[in-house]
Amino acid sequence: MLDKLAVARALREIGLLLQAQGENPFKVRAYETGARALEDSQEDLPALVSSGRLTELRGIGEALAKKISELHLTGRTALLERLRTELPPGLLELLQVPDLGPKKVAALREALGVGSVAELEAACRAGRVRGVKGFGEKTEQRLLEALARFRGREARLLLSDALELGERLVRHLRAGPDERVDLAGSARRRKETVGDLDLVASAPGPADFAGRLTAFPLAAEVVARGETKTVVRLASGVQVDLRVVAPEDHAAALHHATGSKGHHVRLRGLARDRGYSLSEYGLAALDGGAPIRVASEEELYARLGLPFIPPELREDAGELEAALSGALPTDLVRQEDVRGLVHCHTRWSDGRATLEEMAAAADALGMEYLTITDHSPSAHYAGGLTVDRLRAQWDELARVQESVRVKLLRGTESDITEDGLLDFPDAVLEQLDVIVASVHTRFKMDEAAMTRRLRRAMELPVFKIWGHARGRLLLEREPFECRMEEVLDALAGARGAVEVNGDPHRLELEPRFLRLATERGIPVVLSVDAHSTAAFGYLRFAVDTARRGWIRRGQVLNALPAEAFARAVRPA
DNA sequence: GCCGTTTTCGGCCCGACTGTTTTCAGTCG
Repeated sequence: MLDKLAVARALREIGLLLQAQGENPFKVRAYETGARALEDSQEDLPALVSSGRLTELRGIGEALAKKISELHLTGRTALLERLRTELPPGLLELLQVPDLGPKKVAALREALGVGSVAELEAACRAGRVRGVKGFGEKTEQRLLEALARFRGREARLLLSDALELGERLVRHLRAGPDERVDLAGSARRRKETVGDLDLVASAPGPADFAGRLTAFPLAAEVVARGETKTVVRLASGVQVDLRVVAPEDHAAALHHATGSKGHHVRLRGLARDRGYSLSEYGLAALDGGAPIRVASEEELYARLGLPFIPPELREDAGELEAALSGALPTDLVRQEDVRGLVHCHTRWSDGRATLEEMAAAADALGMEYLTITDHSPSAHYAGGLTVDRLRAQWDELARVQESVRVKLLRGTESDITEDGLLDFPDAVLEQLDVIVASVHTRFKMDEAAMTRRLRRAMELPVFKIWGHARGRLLLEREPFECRMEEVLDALAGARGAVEVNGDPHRLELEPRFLRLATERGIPVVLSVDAHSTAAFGYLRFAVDTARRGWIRRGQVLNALPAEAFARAVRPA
């Protein structure tokens, strides 16, 4: 028995192995598409299988439906088992090496019997690669360099770091007011981590954007330099791609460079259906005729009969279907909608600023309310408050309240204990305005135990806000295991809310799960999880993440005025 | 392997750049 996600994983593996084998790329894509269709489907896999309705999903035909049923019911399928035995296990890793695709991998395997990264490295060092048809000395050298980078694993950036670096690059490249430089790529889509930076530049007159990029202080190596495209690698290993275009092509190029790839593939298919070919230069009629220049991304979508799709939604995760049917949300939450800061720590526990400083900073930002949520007793590692210290904090809070406009709310970030309980007595919890409940310990419980732990906590009457959902730390710690749909069902049943944590290391609940939460009518809180006043700036990342999860203004509790917010989160 | 009021077969997104070619294939985004 495999569940939906496990079946999707198996399909992806088949696709990759077929690709490594040099199979028809469209067939390879079909497996990827099928895996995606399955993941995005709202329905239960057992129901889809038993009623034979798998083929109703777009991208799943007879052959895939058969394999999916087989994988679901028996956990295996002959094709995958055959591929696994026929192909050397190191082959998939070889495909991950930059500059190596299926064709080159196949050629190397054919000519030299290379079936792993280690074997490739040995062959390069021995100078045997240059003798293979289609390979030369330069390629051999490039491969050695690519392998060295591959060993150190590619450098990835947190979204916050990517935006900072991207904004710096924009400032560096733009030399005058009539020049236009935009950050595109996954940073513009606000993905939680970013592998490389994409920029688009244009100017009405002559401007040496490429020269400026190669002269960027952090640039270490020029990877490619052509007429319109320049690629450099920074000392940190991060790659920067720059496209330089004519001003009239800027909008189309920006759209192209923003991606995602999946969104573009679907959009170009749609354009084709409408009699156009879509490229980075805009639209062109399929039956010849001059290219149609678009002045903005809005115009590009409009010419295809679609409303504007914001970059955060361009993931081929149903946004095109929604756009076609008029179901695309038009009131995605924006930063200016947020009226209160939720989830803030002070020096009472592990914050670096005093309660007074936090209050003053929130005031200065024009916030209507601020919830002070220091850690609870069992969070020894973070200076969690005892009941006595919590009560003492309320006194200080009352005193500080006299000197600030922002409404201060009493709260806690309570640990969810191993048993699925909160660690203040109910009598104390009931006197609080806001309770954020989070897992901080025992991340390695198995999926069933963790699911029970969370469900039990959510069934407590005082449970209101689920903090930094699965406790991941981006690029550092994987999220813990739990059955998310079951947990969200429990949260919905308890009329609780979920946090979108804006700490750049967290950015949870993840977008795909936010959409599951929305289906269940679960409201969200956009939080900063601030341990300093500077961290109030994390709000933008919470907003970005929420938008990626299609969260609308009306679902956000801290977009409500203070009184309505307090009513909505009060422990009952 | 999927898909179809233009098709049940022949398509499937499009272009830049590089290296090894002597007109283009492979890879990438």
